[in-house]
Amino acid sequence: MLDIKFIRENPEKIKKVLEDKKIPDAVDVDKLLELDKQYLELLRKAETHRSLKNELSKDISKVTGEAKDKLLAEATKVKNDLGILEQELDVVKKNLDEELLKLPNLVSDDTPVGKDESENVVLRRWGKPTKFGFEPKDHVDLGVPLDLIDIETATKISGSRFFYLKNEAVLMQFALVQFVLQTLTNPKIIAELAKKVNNPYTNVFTPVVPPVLMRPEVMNKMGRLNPIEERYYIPSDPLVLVGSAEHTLGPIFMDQTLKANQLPVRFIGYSTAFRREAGTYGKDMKGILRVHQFDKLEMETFVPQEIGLQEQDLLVAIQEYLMQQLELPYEVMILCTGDMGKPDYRQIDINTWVPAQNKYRETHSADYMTDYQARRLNIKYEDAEGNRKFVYMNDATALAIGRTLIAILENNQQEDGSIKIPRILQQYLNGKEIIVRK
RNA sequence: GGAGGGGUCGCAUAGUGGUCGAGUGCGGUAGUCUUGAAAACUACUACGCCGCAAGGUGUCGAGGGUUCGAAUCCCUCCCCCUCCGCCA
Repeated sequence: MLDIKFIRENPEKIKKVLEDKKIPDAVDVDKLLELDKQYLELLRKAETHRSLKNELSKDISKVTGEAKDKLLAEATKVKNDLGILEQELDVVKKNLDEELLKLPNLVSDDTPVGKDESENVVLRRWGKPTKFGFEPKDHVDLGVPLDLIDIETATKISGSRFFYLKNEAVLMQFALVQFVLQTLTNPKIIAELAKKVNNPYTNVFTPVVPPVLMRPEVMNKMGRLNPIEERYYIPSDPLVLVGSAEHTLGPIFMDQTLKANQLPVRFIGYSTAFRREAGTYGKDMKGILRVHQFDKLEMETFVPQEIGLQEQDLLVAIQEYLMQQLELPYEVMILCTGDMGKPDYRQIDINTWVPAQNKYRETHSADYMTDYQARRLNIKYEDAEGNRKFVYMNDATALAIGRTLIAILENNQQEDGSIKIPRILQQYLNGKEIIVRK
């Protein structure tokens, strides 16, 4: 949600953003401003009536007899008039809010303007696409013989897009978790990365295991409930399954005002993510790239306005650091206006090299939402001067376990089908260096 | 799931229809005193919205209702506590 005052003063900017994000008809800005005008008019009228009503009530308590009856009659009339006004006001306010919620976030200056994913811009690449002296296999052909992945059984038990993870793959999952948690709680590493991107905050992350079921109305405040077809919904309670730890990390401070010295807040959350993947039939059907349930480590941070962008830079720096430690080739891409999410002010993705597909596939996303989410969630902070402002929120993948495992299996495969375990993870697997067929 | 008790201004509490946006204590901020500090004393100490301002308006878990008037009465929902049941 955007600040209505900003919209009033900058309608042209709003129209341009709608244009750039390729949703020109999502909101009629002129109609929105007209509604806003009506709203303010009705509000003033209603408040005048309320004032009169309050005045009369006070007077009534002071008089008796005929004078009282007269005032009572008058008060009843004012009350009825007010009722009608309030009804009108409610309708206009509801319409106005609906329009406001449809507006996307503004866009950073360095975001490229473009129509769709084809106009995203690669900022840099690290490592080189892995070369093999043989035809590389995909993660299914590698993982099934090694007894790391069992999709067939999962299909029987749970349906398509589910999988069992087994043996070293499980050990690697928890190795990755350990590795990420240790990195993000290491003061030296975070301080170094922060310095690199000019971020003044050296604070480490607070590890969190959040709930994976949540109230739909809270998810809606996060701006993540829709499209609802993408969510698993449990009507009997009623609750939705999260699509990311972000969904329950972001609202932690809902309806709160944080003190200046409480910021920054940095969470590293670990949870399972649930996605219905409605409308993706036939897409990425092989393997575990696109599934209904996967585990993910997610960073969520809250900072003051001035630091918002550097905070995103830090989150990207962390993502890159993790990938470099895992020795996986990747590219960093800034999404163009036509491809970025509605709440995003700037969105940066990391794509990791997937040899069997001979291309980079999305493994990470870093979303800088400015105060767009905080306004809906009503999360504020008090700056040094005591002014209250909405907090600036960042959200970014630390590691999506499933897709990282795909990258590890495929990039580290040997001709005989065995898999080299990344050096950094070996300590968590009793020093094991390679996964071979039993 | 059953029975009972609760949700008030950072915290703890007072407040059962009009003078309550709300008292008190603690905490916090500033000042007086002091070489400095502590103590003591004094003052201040929610936020949203409309308005250039004066001011107005709304908020006592949330939403509805009764009433000229609701923190206070009624209904629905949410949450917390105690006991019982079930359970990793």
